[in-house]
Amino acid sequence: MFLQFKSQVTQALTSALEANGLEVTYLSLEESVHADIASSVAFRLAPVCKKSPADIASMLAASINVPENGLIDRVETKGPYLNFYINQTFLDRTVSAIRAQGHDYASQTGRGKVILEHTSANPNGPLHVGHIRNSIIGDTLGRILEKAGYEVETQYYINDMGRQIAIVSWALEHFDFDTEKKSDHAIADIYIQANRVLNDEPDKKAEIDELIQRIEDGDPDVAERFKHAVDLAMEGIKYTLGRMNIHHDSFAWESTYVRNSDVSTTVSRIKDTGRTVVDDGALMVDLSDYGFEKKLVILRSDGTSLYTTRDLAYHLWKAGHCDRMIDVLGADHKLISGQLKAVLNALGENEPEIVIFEFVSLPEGSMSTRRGKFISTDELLDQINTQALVEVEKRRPDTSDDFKQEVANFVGIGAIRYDVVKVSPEKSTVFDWREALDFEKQGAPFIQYSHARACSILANAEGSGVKLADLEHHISVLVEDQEIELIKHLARLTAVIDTAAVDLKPHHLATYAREVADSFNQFYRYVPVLNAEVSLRDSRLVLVDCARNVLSIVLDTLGLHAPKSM
RNA sequence: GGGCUCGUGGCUUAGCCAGGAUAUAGCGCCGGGCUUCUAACCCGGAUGUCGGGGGUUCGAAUCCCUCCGGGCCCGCCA
Repeated sequence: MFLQFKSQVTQALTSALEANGLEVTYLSLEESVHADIASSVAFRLAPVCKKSPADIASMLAASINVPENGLIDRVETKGPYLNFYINQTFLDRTVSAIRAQGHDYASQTGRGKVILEHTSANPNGPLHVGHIRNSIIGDTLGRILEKAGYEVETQYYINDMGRQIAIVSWALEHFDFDTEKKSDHAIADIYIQANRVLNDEPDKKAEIDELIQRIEDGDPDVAERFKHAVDLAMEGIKYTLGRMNIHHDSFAWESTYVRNSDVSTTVSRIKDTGRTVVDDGALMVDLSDYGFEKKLVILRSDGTSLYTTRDLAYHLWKAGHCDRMIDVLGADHKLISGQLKAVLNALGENEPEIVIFEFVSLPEGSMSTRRGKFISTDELLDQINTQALVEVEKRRPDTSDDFKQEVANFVGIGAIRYDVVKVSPEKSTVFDWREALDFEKQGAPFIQYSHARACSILANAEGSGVKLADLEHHISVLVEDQEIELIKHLARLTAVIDTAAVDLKPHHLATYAREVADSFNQFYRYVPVLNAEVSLRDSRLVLVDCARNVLSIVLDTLGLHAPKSM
């Protein structure tokens, strides 16, 4: 509803400008504490009109026609500013729309197909706390895009043939694999050992090189061994992702593109652009006209392909299967993804949109699976669950053990997901246990609690015989500030989903979720529902149901559980 | 050395792309509120050279230049 309001304001203001023979490229509309929408366009017109901004604002305000049956209540001037305010129709339609559309409120359709790649961690160990930033941003983006009307396919690109996997495969034959442990953790153990040995005895590296050569040549025995290694790691990784409510629609295996000759086709196509040169036996692409000083190697001097080469083949495949390609990648991929886009562009293909997130490091330095320096996601999830249980015990001592465990589970996962997604991706962070396990801050539990409170009111009402579906609502009786503020917040959902989907910024939704919860809690504190006189009570119950619905949509879109009770 | 990126109260953080009215919120700190729908809540207060310096502009946290500090990257790893 907010978007409709905004477009009506745009129209009204544009006509007023025309009426005065004025033209402007940008209306300077902004949300503001002073108005529902404010415009500072008068400043920009001052030089042209040779009048003061305040005079221009008054002049425009005088010629603004507030349309009948619209959403604008009035326009006021405050010095040079033009302040637009919403009317009761806006509030009424917002509530009616939410009520009528239920969980589909703010859902759009028909915007095309998206292939969204995220996580794609190398299968050489468990996910660590750096990887989950990728997973959580990616999963949340997927949910936002779906809500915004895209058909979304999330993909995990499995690196099943690089040097790292050769080392894991080699390690499986030289060290004891601990079958008691979760498989991805056991893989990390031997991977770390192998790296240590390879570091101490460099001559063993020849064995790894041989494996890489054989996998590239399509040796079925080596392929089988690699697959076994990858499966062990992936089994554990998928389980961990599942714990966080994250699931991929499909898994793309890197080796596929070598075996089906997409890689060699890709190399030929790149050669055809005339950009390739051979240097020391290696095939390189010149991208200097795209601003990349150094050439990009796409074939080693022994003729084998590199990660980049296979990634190019993968992206060429994706380009032919969707309308939007989106990759969520760590900051270390900034350069390489730029080069990848340049090559695709040179081939005349669509380029992916890249969402880059900065690193999560430990207080003692950056994380590394190879060196065994990382905190695993499983460990974090276990710790958060334990801590969450303590919190539930403290707050709901009289409930059953099952209830406590269930609450601890969704509160813990919610806290992690929300903590990660609320921060804009370009901020590098340092992992801190105390911070991660802190339940005092206003995060996911705050939003989930608001939802539970709304559910509780509705349940009590239904318990005393009220039929929610039959209630009549009269917007004119909702006159408290908290009621109006709440409705205005609810009205913004569509706009928030839309900008988050366009800009690929999931943290906007996180901020919005907090604001809605905040707004509902204030309403809850100051506006009695069940004890109000009947017609007032009914209208408020409808509003509570709308708030519950929006909170549940928002929680769902953030991948968080929306509890009826906690 | 070069490139990219971040720097906002004690800590964490929004706003920056598309410059405007008292700079967003949380934690922590001080004080207040449970005989009313779940207090994982609500209300009030203190705390800010928006990293430093220049510039553009009627107006800069936001744009430009420069310096400082953190992170990431810089051809046959992924």
